This record gives sequence, C-alpha cells and structure tokens, in this order.
Amino acid sequence: MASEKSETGRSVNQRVTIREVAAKAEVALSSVSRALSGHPDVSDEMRKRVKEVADELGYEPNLVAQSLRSGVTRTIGFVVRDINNPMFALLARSCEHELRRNGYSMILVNSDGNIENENRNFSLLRRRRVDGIIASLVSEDSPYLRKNLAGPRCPIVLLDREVKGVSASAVLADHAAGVHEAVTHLIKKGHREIAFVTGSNNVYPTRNRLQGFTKAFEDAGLKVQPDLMAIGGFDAEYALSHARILLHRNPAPTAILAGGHGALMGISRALKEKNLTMGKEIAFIALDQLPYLEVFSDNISTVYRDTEAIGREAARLMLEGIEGDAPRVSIIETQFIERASSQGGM
Amino acid sequence: MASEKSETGRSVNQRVTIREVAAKAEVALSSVSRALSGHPDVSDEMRKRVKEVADELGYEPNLVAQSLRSGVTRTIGFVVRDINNPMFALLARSCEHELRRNGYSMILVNSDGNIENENRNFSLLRRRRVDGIIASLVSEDSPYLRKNLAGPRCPIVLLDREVKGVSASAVLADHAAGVHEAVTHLIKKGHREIAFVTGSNNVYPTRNRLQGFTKAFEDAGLKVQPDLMAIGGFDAEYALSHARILLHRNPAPTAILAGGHGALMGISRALKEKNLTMGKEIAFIALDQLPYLEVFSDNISTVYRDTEAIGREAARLMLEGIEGDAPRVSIIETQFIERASSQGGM
DNA sequence: TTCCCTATAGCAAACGTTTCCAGTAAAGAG
DNA sequence: CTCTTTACTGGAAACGTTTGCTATAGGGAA
Repeated sequence: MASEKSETGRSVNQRVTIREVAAKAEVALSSVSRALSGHPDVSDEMRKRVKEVADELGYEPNLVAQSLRSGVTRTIGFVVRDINNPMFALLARSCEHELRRNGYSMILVNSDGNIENENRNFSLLRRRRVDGIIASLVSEDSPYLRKNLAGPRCPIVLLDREVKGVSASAVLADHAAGVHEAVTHLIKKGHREIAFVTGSNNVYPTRNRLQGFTKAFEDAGLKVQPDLMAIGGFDAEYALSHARILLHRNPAPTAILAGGHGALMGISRALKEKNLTMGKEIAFIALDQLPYLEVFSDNISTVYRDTEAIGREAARLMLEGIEGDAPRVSIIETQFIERASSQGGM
Repeated sequence: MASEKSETGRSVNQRVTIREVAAKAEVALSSVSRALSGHPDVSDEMRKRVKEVADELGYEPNLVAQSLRSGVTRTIGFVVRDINNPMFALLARSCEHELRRNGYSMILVNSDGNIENENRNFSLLRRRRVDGIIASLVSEDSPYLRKNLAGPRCPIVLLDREVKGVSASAVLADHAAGVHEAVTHLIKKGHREIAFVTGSNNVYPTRNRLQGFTKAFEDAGLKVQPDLMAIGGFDAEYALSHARILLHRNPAPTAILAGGHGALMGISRALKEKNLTMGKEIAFIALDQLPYLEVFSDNISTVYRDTEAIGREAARLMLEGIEGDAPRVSIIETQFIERASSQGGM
C-alpha cells in the first residue's frame, strides 16, 4: 500500500496522534495528554484550546499505547463454557453492561467445555494483560487450575465455582435452598421415587444441589435412592440416555429433577418418547428457570435465580478487586416456583 | 504496594519481559524476538536456547506492546443488538470459535437496541484499534452510520444488513426464498388472511422477508392485505399488542407469521390469551428456527437458516478483509420446514 | 590469497502514550 | 524591591515489543 500524503501533510490511512494535536495547538505533548485526561495541573484556557483542536482533528486516543504506558488495559476476560447456553448469554449481557458502564470492555472466550481450551484461553488473556478474569470453569479439578488461578496477576471472579486455596472472589447461587424447597414440596405430595439428572460433581452447583436434595430427604426421615441419580454430564445426550434408563426402572420414578439446560432437553425428549406428560403421569421440576421457558412452557415448575443479578454482581466484585479490595464471596438466593409441571405423578 | 525484590533481583508481581529472557540467554533483545516469532534469520541453536530460557522463566509475550509496535491487535470487535437473543448467541459462538482458531480474540459489545450506544461502541472499538468490526446494526439509517462505516480504517462485516455506498462485506440470509416457500404453502392450503408481525423495515431482514411475502401473493394472483401486517418492532411487547389487534380483526387471520424471537414470544402469548392453539384454530410459522424450539416446541413450522454457518462465514469474510481482499457479500440460504403448527386454521 | 556473498547477530529507533522532573512566570509576602 | 510560593508548562524517559540497518564471521569462487 502506497503511503500517500494528503494536503495536510499527514499520511492518509494514518490516524491522528497526540503529537499532531500538540503541533496544531502549539503546545507540548504532555500538555495535550494532561488536558484530555483531566489532570488537575492544567489551565482552563489550555484545556479549552486542546479540546477544540482535538475535536477538530477528530483525535481518538490510542488505547493500546495508553495501556502499554499505564499498565492498565481496561479490559476484562470472560471465560465461559459456552455462550450458547441461554443462562450464560443472559449473565454475560448484564455483566458486560455493568462493566462497560464503568469503562471496561469484555473479551469473550468460549472453552467449549474443554479443559485444554480453557487453559489456552487463560494464557491468551494473560498475554493480553487483561485487568481481571471472570470465569465459569469447566471443572474445579483441572490440572491447570493452580497455575491459572493461584499466582494471579489480576483479580479473578469465579461464577458458581468453589476452588480451595485460591484467593479469588466468587458469585455462588444458593442452589441447595431452592432444591430443598422443591424436593420437600414433592415429598409432601407423597413422592418417594424422585429422580435427579445433572452434570458431574466436579463443579459446585451439582454438589450444592445434591446437598439440598439429600437434606430434604433427611429432614423428612427418608433415605435417598442412589440408583435414581444420574450425576455425570451437562449435555443433552447424557441426560437423554440416562433418563431412558431411569424411566424403565421398577418402581418407576414419580418425579424428576433436571439440572440445567442440557438435562432439560434430554429429559423432555425421553418423556416424549414414552408419551409421558409433565404434570400428569410424572412430576417435573427444572433447576434453573431458563429464559426460553416463558415462551411456550410457562407451566414448568422451576428453581429460580436472578441470572442478571449474578452478572451484575460478578462485575461489581471484579471492580472491587481492581480497586484493591480483598476477594470475597457473594451468595445469590434461589427460590422454588411451583407451577403445573410439578403436579401429578402419584 | 511495596515493590519487593525477589532473590532473582526481579520485582515480584512484575512480569517477565523479553529483556530478561535476553539477559539470561546472553543474546540480544532482537534475537529473542526473532527466535520466538519464527523469523527466518535465526540459527537453530539460537532458537533452541532462547526457547528454553523463555520456558524456564515462564515468559509470556505482552500483546499490548506487540500491538503498539506492529500496529496489529489481533482483536475483532463484535457489535450486537443483544447477545441475549438466542440467534446472536449461537452466531457469536461459532464466529468466536472460527476467529480464535485463526489467532484472533473477540471483544463483545451490546448496543441494547440503542443507536447512541451503538455509536459509542464503534468509537470504543476504534480507540482500541481493533483489526476489524463485525456488526449487527440496530438500524440501517442511523445518523452515525456514515462516520462509523464509511472511512473505515479496518474491514467491516455486516450481519444481515444492507447499507448503500459503504464498502463493507456482509453475510445476508436469503429470507425471501424461505418466506416465499412458507407463504406459498399456506396459500395452497387455502389461506388468504395471513398476518405478519415483525420488526421495522429499517433493517434488511424485514424488507427481504416482506419481498418474499409479497411475491408469494403475486405469484398466486392475489393481493396482500396491508392491515394484516404489523411491521414495527422486534420486541415482545410490540408483537403482543399488535397480535391482539390482529386477532380481533374481521375476518380473523387464519395464519400468522412471526418474524424473530420477540415476535414469537408476543404472538404465542396473544394466542394463549384467546385460547387458540397453533396448528388447530390457526396456522403458525416462525421465521427463524430459534434454538430453544427443539426443547419443547418441535412441532413449530419454521423458516430455517444455519446460524452457525452465518457466524463462521462472518469470521471468514473478516479474515479475508484483513488479508486485503475486497469486501464481498455472502448469501446464506433459507428453507421452509413444515411441521404441525402450520396445519389447520381453515 | 583475495573478494564477495550468505547467514546470522546486535544496535537502536520506532510505535503513541503517560508521567516524572525541571523550569518559568506571575503573584504574594516581607 | 527581593524572595518565596504557586500554578502551570515543556522536555524527556519509559512502557515492551518489532524491525531496519549495520557488523561480523565463515565459506566458496576466482
């Protein structure tokens, strides 16, 4: 590409720099910088003149140069299993909103549920010198975790994950409370064969839900039936195959809990295969009120949490961390919402 | 924060730089740079030694500095109305995947359907010196558009938008074909009163769908009925209120098309209010096969397009543009998929 | 042997900012 | 009137890289 010169003498295709603003305003580089960045040691007249010239030339500061010099990128990395999960999309949006409101941009990276990808993503964000990382980890026992979280050059906020011995903030949902409510509700209605399909217990939500589940049985003086649990995968395929097995059990489950988006998809397909209707032949509760449910399935009982609040809170914890505050954990409550699908089945 | 020194003499909390690698390997800075960046003028022995030392020190290159010097950030801005729209989430994921595979990161910014936000987002991305921008514009006639797209310092890829007089690539879906198929299908079944609810026509998809709609009527020797069209908003509230009005019309519509996620939500609510079942009292077709439909509503007829392919294609057009290729437009086909919901209504 | 060429290495200048430090003029104090 | 202080301004170094240029050594050709 030829480096033509325009009539102003400045290269075409070349951006305006602080140097040109300084030249045109006939002041020093440093004065332009101070004038535009709101530094106190600047006279009103200087500030006015510089701003005028900057506007006139259409000057837009180079954030890359600012970052290099100041050591601050005003960028937050957002590491997510899969933005395609509607819960994450909702969370990411409110989080991005809150960050942008505070002058930060978000770099989004998907791990596709893969530990190696996740590790590469962390490394990438470190090279980019992000000011902080918000992460929904694939697993809490990945071999790379210590390296990626332990010697943290920047604040870290975990989304619904508990990693011991690491100084990171976290937003945790109190799944146990909502699940306890839900299961207690089912038990009161006479259910004893309650099935539970969800992801593996190397992440906090599974373990926490399981606690609520178990405690509800204990509180009722009952014992959980291990062979009604399918704890092993968040994907629809896992849920489908295990739901099929569960439905063939004898005695058959009278109620079923779906932990997450994938479980919901798999189970609903399995029920359809056997021509079972939620709320009639079998009671059904979705753990997490997925946003799309309200379109066509507003009769599904759910354990609700305010996903947008989680995103906002993650952003706030991050901003706190950047301010130098010590990491802390924030708990978000959950709540059982009874609808038609948790009827029947008895 | 105290700047303690470790026993190596290097500041704690300070990252390893190329300078330290050079010192420890006892070679010049420039040699380290060349050795690690794959420059040809480096002996095998030099490369080996430098890589060893770099690994040993845990050196991670500073992308900010690289960007400043080389003028390339390996970052793509992704401007979206709302990542919360499931179509965008799907698209963003496949796009991010393809970009990352090619060494680029994605900065995601939501405009929340607001033109001012969108303008600010463009400005932000320019200051960040992104290598390119992929955008789903709020409107094709925003007053800021020319500034943001015309003097493009970087390649731009538009998602389902047509802006004249601007040299940008674009991925366009051939909505018209799918809608034509769908409406022809309805007309053949005897429908004449076909309602259509969608967003305003300041964006390409609306206009293009409208073309397919109109042409189907023309081809059948019929005339469209303007008072069955509600063309004005992508949000659920708009769709709900206008669907209510449409359903009260005399004669009532026997079929209804929903253009997008919001329309789908609003219309389905309006139908429920009047106790109308899709595929029985009224035929229904969703324009866009939204990903969540397969969970509970696999009986909805749709006009399908491969959203992940759109994301991939957007990434490819961007990479082409960065290579210096001229902008071009890529068309993605659509297809009517008949299911139960488009039965009945007659 | 001499010359030139090739392969490789080092030096130093950029990239566009921020920020430390020194300098100056005006204003106020004595 | 002189000295000190205040309020600003300018100069230059630094942030961590890449890259153009120069230098050197060794090998091959004449």
